[in-house]
Amino acid sequence: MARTREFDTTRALIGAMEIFWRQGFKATNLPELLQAMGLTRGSFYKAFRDKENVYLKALDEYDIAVVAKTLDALKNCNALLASDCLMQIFKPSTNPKQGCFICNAMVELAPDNPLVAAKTNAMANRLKLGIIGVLEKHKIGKSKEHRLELGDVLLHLYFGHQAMGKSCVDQSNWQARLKRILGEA
Amino acid sequence: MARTREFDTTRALIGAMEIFWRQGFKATNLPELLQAMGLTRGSFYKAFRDKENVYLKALDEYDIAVVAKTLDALKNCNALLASDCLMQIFKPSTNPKQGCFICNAMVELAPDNPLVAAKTNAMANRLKLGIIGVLEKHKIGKSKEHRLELGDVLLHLYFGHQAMGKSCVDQSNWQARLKRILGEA
DNA sequence: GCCATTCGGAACCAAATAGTACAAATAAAC
DNA sequence: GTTTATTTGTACTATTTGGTTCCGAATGGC
Repeated sequence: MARTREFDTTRALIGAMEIFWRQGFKATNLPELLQAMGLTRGSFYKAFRDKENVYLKALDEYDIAVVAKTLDALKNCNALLASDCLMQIFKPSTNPKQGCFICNAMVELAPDNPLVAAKTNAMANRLKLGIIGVLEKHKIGKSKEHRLELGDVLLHLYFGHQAMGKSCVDQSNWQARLKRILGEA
Repeated sequence: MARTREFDTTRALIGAMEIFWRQGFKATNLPELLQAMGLTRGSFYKAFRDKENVYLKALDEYDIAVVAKTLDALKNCNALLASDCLMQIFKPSTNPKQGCFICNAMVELAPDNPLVAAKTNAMANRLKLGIIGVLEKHKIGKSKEHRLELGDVLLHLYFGHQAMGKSCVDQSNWQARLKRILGEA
């Protein structure tokens, strides 16, 4: 048998996710990516084929590590108001300039890369379902259709929030906004 | 005296704006950019110094050519409902994958380039003022503060709409959404 | 302990990158 | 028409790009 792999694949992909998330695909060159993943060229190409493939895997990692955690938080939120639950996705990020990897990927690559578009669409949809779940739980809105639409509006607000956050540090009071939009004001 | 310039600067910048808008900064290489601007390397570097400078100028061109036109349309809209005026900025684009240059620049470059961030922030603010103007005109909301906040919410929705449009062709019914958000439903 | 196999890392490569230098073409001023 | 300044386009360059190759080192099965 052969020598065993010395690095942890998941750990490497988390490093890739972080740097792609922060810098984007084209702005991240190989040396930077290798350092972020903690491995050398040889192992990199042996284990992951090429840069694009790692990017796609990094998106998957984001789904597992970040999106799933967000959905859990939405589902397990026991706050009285729906707005307090949803604030989890509108709260100021620890690193605002980083934004949301889904949003970044949508803007940079999705138009020209169907594989990326498929993943970003899938994650966006998962997020939307999580939001709608909160609305259902709190009996927001008059009908199921109403909630579906409101969920989609909130998803759009979320991505707008992420996009604008990369340019301006807006500390707006989203709590109050959400309350009004949800009819809780 | 010297020979006169053969190309039209504005025309060249419009070409630059279009390709940067469609492809982004890093994804647009020099040959492509030169072709889009209709000039050769010599004239390019003589007249515009470097690629980044052209990108900044292209953002200015967007402000002049696209943002200003949008603001005019918002100001001169004579529809009865505010939602009908605002639909101008939520209507499906002729080229959906292109999105909004401001949004693209915010996500790709603003975090690492203060000059870009300043321009995108300024344009976003101008758009917001245009939106708020519509709200004022139609007496939407209870107070001035209320309108300011609602204008900001609509701006965020706009950018979310643009970001998501680059990934999925969502033909959602924004007309109905706007009506509901504006309290016109 | 031997051997097959895979690892890690550095040297290497071709293509593409943004940017420069320079000579020929050109048009206004006199 | 001559002069002169500037444009224009090509040839060139140094660097960076993603990706490959190859060899010594290490490791697990027999």
